[in-house]
Amino acid sequence: MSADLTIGRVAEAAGCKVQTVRYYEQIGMIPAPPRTSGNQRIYDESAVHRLTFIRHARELGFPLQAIRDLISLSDHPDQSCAAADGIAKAQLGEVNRRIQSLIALRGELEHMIEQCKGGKVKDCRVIEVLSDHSLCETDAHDAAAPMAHPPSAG
Amino acid sequence: MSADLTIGRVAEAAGCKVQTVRYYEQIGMIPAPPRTSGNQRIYDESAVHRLTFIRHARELGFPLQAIRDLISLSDHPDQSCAAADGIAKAQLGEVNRRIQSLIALRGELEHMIEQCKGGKVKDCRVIEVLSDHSLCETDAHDAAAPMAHPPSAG
DNA sequence: CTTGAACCTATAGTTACTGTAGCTCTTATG
DNA sequence: CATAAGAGCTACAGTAACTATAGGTTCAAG
Ligand SMILES: [Zn+2]
Ligand SMILES: [Zn+2]
Ligand SMILES: [Zn+2]
Ligand SMILES: [Zn+2]
Repeated sequence: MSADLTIGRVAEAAGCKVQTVRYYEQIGMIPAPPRTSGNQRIYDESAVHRLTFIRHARELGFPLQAIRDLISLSDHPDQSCAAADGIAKAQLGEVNRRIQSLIALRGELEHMIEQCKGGKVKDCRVIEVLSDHSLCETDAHDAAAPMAHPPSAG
Repeated sequence: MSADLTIGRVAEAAGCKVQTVRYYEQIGMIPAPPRTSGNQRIYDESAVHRLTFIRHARELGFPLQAIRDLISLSDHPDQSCAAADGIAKAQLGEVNRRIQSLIALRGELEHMIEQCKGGKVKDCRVIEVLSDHSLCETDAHDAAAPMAHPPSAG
């Protein structure tokens, strides 16, 4: 066990790009691994574990800073988990806000598309609604949640 | 009508930052307005209209490139609106995908928080679930929609 | 006429990566 | 053992859509 892995292997195992692994090393999200005589990185299973944790949290929408906090928490397993739970709860709040916002936006888009009869641009509801705020059904888009850049599934 | 407006006024009217207005001019989303003898930009109502259109579309999640396309469409009002409708429909699809994805993520977060009894970090479900992919209820986060950077409400 | 807010340009920083150029290393095949 | 493909290396630039800062100028109120 704990077989040697190339960067390509860990990236594949963790479901991200090779550059992303190097990037995470560069910004200190993962430790710098040992190298071969030819200067190539060698990883073991623990790197896959750490990367999986990071990617997983990113996919859940956690910003890297929150993940950093979670990692530092998990380095002290006998502490109270209140902080970890707090981070998760904050994230849940954020996700709920985004869902609310997107549902309102969907309503606007559906309404806009539904009312368009496929005529000329000058009569197109899509453009009309986008031009005129007063035609909106809701104001939900004004409360669009500021969020970190979401990840693309590698 | 068509009173002279400073950049601060149009930014306020459009609900964005002054720098954002200048940025939009720089990248060609809005035309460069005339200037005063002291080199300050002077706008009229049409600038507010254009900016409102852009901000509105951004708040709906349209990327700037799609908005550029919509603007160029609206410059030719006698064309068919099929292209505009297509952009809106694509955007609706994207919004639906994001909602699906976020609802799945919310499920994971809620489950994770619910199962945590507030003990020590080593038993914390939050960290455990993030570490172990097999504990996930769904795989929805693997299909996280790639999307443009969402705007923050100015 | 003075002050302070608002404006100007230019540039750097943000987030979380992704892509490219121009190398070197490893590994498989002949 | 030679060679060539593929993977790895560093370093840097680019992406999206802004946001912030520095250092200077202009405008409007008092
Ligand atoms: Zn239409
Ligand atoms: Zn609106
Ligand atoms: Zn816990
Ligand atoms: Zn999972």
